[in-house]
Amino acid sequence: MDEADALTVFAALSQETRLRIVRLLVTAGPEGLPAGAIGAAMDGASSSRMAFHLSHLERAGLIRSRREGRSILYSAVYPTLSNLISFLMRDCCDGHPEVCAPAVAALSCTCEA
Amino acid sequence: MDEADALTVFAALSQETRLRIVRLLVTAGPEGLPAGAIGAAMDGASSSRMAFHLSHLERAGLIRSRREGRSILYSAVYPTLSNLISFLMRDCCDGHPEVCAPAVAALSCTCEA
DNA sequence: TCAACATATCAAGATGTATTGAGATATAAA
DNA sequence: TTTATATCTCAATACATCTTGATATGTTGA
Repeated sequence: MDEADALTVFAALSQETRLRIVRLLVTAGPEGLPAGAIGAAMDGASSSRMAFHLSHLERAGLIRSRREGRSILYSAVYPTLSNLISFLMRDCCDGHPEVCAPAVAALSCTCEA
Repeated sequence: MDEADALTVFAALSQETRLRIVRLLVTAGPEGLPAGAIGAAMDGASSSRMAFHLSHLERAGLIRSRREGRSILYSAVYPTLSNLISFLMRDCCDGHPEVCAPAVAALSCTCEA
């Protein structure tokens, strides 16, 4: 992930509805959820609004879609999230390991759970 | 860091100049850099443009400022970056550890360097 | 105190982004 | 094949953000 990719992903995640969609899909697992279910979870957002945000997220590589019957299922693309984390940590840890080390240590707890 | 904080930080990082400022300040270390030097590194951005982006980043908690002589020095607030990473990893790892684990493993390399 | 330097503030215009509502497309069931 | 379901596309509007240029604030040295 380079700076341009990161910008795209940050922009995608900097909108409330989109951030909530991503978090929902991450916990929903690889199966994903149909667009309608996602919209229902977003305070019943309109279909055009959902399409706008879902396609935004898909362009950013954070989610992907597949048709199944008459539904379209969206699922999280985990590597994009982890690549974003890598990108941030590259700055943080390569730049000044001694400043960042405590934070990284704190993270291990979160991740081994 | 909750969802609202994360949104603010994502928004701050989703702009090219601001992302570059943050990356510059992260590698610049705790001392920080004067606004003028940062502006010079941003293709000679105008003072008003710099002030706009610097105050945006400061509001988001990614950088802080202190006056020193007639300069104002800006420096990275590392915990905000690591909290953002935690926030992302909480989704990723708490949600589906088995999917996220390989990515997390790859990260350790980056961080132990 | 006056001149210079460094940075911040303000208002205006340009650009980009989000929401809405109407309609189009694709799939499935009757 | 007609109808209902699920979702997408498009155009218009509203809203937010970025940049520019002019000006103000605060600091140092002459």
